[in-house]
Amino acid sequence: MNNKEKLRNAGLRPTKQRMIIANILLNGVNRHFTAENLQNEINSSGNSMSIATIYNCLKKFRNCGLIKQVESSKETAIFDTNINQHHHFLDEETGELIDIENEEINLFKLPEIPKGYMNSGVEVLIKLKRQI
Amino acid sequence: MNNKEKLRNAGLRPTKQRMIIANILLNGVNRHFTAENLQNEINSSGNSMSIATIYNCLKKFRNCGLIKQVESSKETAIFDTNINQHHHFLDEETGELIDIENEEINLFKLPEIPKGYMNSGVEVLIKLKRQI
DNA sequence: TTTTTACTTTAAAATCGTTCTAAACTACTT
DNA sequence: AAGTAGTTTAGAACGATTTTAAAGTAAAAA
Ligand SMILES: [Mn+2]
Ligand SMILES: [Mn+2]
Ligand SMILES: [Zn+2]
Ligand SMILES: [Zn+2]
Repeated sequence: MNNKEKLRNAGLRPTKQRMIIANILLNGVNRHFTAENLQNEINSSGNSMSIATIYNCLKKFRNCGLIKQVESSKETAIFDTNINQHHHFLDEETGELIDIENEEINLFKLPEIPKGYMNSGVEVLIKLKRQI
Repeated sequence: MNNKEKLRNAGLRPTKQRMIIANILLNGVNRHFTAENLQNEINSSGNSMSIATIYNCLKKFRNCGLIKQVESSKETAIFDTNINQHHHFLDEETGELIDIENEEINLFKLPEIPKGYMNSGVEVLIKLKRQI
């Protein structure tokens, strides 16, 4: 499925701006990025886009499940093109995230889900320190 | 150990402001909170404190390990008085966090830690949706 | 104890990431 | 082609956090 179809499937009009972003993000190579990272990539690809549009697109893409937003205590929002359930290493010093595929972790025992709720995803974060 | 000693042990001067915050946070009852939550508690305890001081204190407390900061994609920083390794349920709709004690989860298989790094903490987040 | 020093608090300003506004533009429908 | 609903944009606004710099306080030195 090409990017135009992906956008249409998600219920999004394939505008020029959304296609530029889709072509950068949805090329099969997964990455973690901020809105500013993406704007820099857009600029170096010879295009340009308002930061408001970038935020609008990222929010739409996220809400449609085309990308995810990472849980992070950094002040800047971090997005992720890997939409499969997966886990992360976090280098606490640099903030760098590294994907851990779902099969690499096995959760043996899980707590009971609170009454009235259902499990909607489990994420494991392994924090890393430089070895001494 | 009383709060004054805890601050001294952490290498922090037990100032009036830090003692007010320590008395609210380090009373044995764990909680998740924002800087603004804390300022409201300070105000309702009959005290008052500059928001800059509250942020200064929280950062010092965090860096000394007296409190933790939660990994969260909310725009406002969330702190946690539970400094033991533990996990969380997250109600994605409300943002509410519920502690899961460490023993309630068993990680059977863990991936290999990247070369040059050491594991400095594992956190599991279980996202919750309202049951349909 | 007094003096000195380093650290802390504060209000206010600044900064930063993100969202809003409202006008111009564009994609889709009829 | 005309209508309409959705989108983009620059710039303003916003909310969270940090910085500034001056005044205050705690600990150390004398
Ligand atoms: Mn955050
Ligand atoms: Mn922010
Ligand atoms: Zn990832
Ligand atoms: Zn907690």
